[in-house]
Amino acid sequence: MTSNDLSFLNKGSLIAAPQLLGWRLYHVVEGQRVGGMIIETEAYTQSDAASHSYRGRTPRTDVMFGPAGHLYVYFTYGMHHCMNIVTGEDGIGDAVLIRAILPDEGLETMRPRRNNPPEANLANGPGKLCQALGVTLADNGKSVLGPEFVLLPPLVKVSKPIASPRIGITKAVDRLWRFTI
DNA sequence: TCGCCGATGTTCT
DNA sequence: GAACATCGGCGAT
Repeated sequence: MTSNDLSFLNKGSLIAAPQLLGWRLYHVVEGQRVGGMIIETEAYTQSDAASHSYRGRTPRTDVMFGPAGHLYVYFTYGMHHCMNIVTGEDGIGDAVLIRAILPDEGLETMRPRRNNPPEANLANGPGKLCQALGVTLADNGKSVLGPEFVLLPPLVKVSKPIASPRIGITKAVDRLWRFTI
């Protein structure tokens, strides 16, 4: 496949989660791109007890059961948003949680949203990432193929992903479905 | 540097 | 009523 081919998103979260590392995710507002390189992801599948899709299709998880390449955004702990990219064949309930990015465009937009933290803390967590990019429930279901969100291929060769246990879950904690570079 | 804890609202049992 | 794919502040090492 070519370097900017996103067809791997159709292959399911276990394939897509490590492969998304190095790709650049941007939220586009009024022509300005805000975002950066994906450096941490987690895979979730319908048969996975830690996944929101585990108990079947509900109003909240409806997008997860739709076609790949759309955003599944949810609100948690009463104050944070988290964003996923839906993966796999239409209807299977797979998604990849985007846990962290390395910002490279729109830094001046992100900083005040995050209350001017140290550079390293701008988007190094799923809640922080959504705050920095301005992602809310209003973005649930939108496509990463544009125009409001874009996913661009890596600019540099990406090192081999490191697999480790997922963060903040209590079910299926032994699965090494968290991927970092 | 580590670990505990409160904030805060939606979803599930 | 409890759990939750989290974060930042605080006090103890």
